[in-house]
Amino acid sequence: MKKKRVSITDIAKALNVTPSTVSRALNNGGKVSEKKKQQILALAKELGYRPNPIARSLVENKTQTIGLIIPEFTHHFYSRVLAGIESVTSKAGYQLLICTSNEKKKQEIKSFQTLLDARVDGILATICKKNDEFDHLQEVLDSGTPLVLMDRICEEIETSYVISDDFVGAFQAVDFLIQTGCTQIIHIKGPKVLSTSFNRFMGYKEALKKHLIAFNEDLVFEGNDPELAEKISACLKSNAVDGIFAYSDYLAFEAFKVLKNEGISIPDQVSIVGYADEPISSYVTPQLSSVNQKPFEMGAIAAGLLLNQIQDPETPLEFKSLKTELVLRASTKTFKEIPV
Amino acid sequence: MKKKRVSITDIAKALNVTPSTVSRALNNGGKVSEKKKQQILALAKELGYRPNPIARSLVENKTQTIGLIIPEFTHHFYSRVLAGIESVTSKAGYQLLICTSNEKKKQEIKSFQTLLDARVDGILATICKKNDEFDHLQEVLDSGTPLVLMDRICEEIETSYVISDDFVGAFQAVDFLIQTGCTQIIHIKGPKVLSTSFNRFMGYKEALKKHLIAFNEDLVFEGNDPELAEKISACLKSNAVDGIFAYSDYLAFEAFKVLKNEGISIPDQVSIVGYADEPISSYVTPQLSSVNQKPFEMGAIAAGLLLNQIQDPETPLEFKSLKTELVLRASTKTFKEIPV
DNA sequence: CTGTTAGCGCATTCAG
DNA sequence: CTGAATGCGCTAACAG
Repeated sequence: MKKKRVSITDIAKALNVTPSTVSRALNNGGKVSEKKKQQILALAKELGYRPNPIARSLVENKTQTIGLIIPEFTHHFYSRVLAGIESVTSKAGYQLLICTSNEKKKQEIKSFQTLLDARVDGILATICKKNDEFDHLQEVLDSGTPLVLMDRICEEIETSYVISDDFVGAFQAVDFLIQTGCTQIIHIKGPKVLSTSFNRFMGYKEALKKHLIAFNEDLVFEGNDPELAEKISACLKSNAVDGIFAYSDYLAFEAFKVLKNEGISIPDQVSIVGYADEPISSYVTPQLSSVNQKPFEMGAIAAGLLLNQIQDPETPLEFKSLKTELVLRASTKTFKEIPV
Repeated sequence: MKKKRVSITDIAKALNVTPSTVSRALNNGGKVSEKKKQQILALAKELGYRPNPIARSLVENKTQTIGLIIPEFTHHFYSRVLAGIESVTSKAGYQLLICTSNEKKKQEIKSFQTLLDARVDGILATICKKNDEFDHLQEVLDSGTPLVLMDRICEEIETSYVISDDFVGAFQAVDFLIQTGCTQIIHIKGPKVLSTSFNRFMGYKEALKKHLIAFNEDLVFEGNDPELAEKISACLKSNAVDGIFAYSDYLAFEAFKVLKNEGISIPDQVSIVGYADEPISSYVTPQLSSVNQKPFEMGAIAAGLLLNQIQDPETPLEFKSLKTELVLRASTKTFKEIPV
């Protein structure tokens, strides 16, 4: 049984004033005599008065709430994004309404609808991998609700974005591999539908180009290939592979397994770099070098942009590309190990 | 610029009926002529009418929203709890309002206040480690807002709980170690303030007792001891240790390091069991046996209990203790390896 | 400075 | 079956 909360009229009656006066006193509306104001404040405190944000939302047409849609909670990446978001929204006095798409377009659409219905003041989202429909995104824009998209891009939607610079992240990783002596570098690709996959692949190619290493199609594999292990294994035999750059840490671990099976030592014979810098990277043997995408920062920055948009709708759209950090561990050689 | 949404009165005017009629038609209020109803429904659809839950909340005094407070997002455990919760609340048509305490009592108190202010229909929470104040929890109860606490217990608060059976989880792990030949088993304890630490420790002791193995104080260590590694190292030399049961996977990894340094083989010389079954467990070498607490189920069940409480406040309180699952991997022996 | 009036969008009496 | 009236709790415009 929910207990009734004390309302602004309750304290108005008790003090023989009108609700408006109380409202003004409570909100520093200025035009209230100091004496009455003190009286009201005192009683409000005594009665444990707490304003009802629902009622306030109704009249002010804003909810102090921002909606978040992410594909899932379980990956460390999204946990960190979420933490980053929460850190800034909570400070700014905004509530977080959270939805999941489970990487399903249908659920994503439903989630956007839910958030729009809830009259959130703005929406943060990372859209699904499958990205062929975007009417629902356009609908958000049409509704006038600020929207900031994170990590993944939807070309057709003109809004603010915060992404990780996958191209440079990949470039730096492969560049490092080459600088530490690798020349025959395998790349294990990510899901075809993601822009991140494409960009990391491009970064890989660009690094090869910089060092005048010919791109070799035979060294590139699809991460979701069920025969990935076999193919890599075969590749190791027919090519003088000395480096591997994987789309993700998990794909890097797949490569780990193959190398171990083949009795190939890491990093002496083959260096490996993963992507995402999952906490696991520090616990495998040898510890995996990886590209950190700064997910916490991504969330925090995206939330900041959104808050700006909310507070001033005239704020120009932004496209932020976050610098990654190549975290070096034991799966790659260090410069000094390079034979001169 | 937020676009104005079409309201119930908009469509009422357009059809020359009153808002009440429209409301009734939309909510299957029954007493509306089929013809008008169809007309209203048609126009509502055409205009893209969506009910305003804020307004509805105000009159119905419920928000279809449930609040969640967790210490943090980053641990896999909480991610899974969150996923479990979301899976049931979204199906039931409830929104999720999320707050973090960062393991800080002050933030926790503030979060509860925020959720109460937001008039959530119920609250799910895992309270902070430090648990000396609980006025704010009592306040939730007093307000009549259903509350389900997860994972950690607050003795003073009489409400529904969903926890993991730490005692049995630990017992089974240690029992297994003993059954596979271990007798000198180290236990690395968790944070003193947590009931989970105590219960796992008790489970450890009980398993020893079952097998008539004397409890040896020298084999027990505090996980947060900065000299943990050194102490374990020393212990390995002065005792014929053949098993380790750690409060968490991360503490188990600490033990891993020590064993590797000492050149002790796992599990041939020493078996290890961790706790929480973090995904990392499958990636370390050797793969770590661990106790899975079923966090997804914990979240789902807690959400279910809360929903019941919300729908029928007379629902009796429940105290659910979830069975854990001992996940066996390569860091422990199998039965058949035991010398007969 | 303060009271009056009005309305945010909706559900729910109570009359007809 | 339907309309008119009322109120959820609060803010804001307008008088006084």
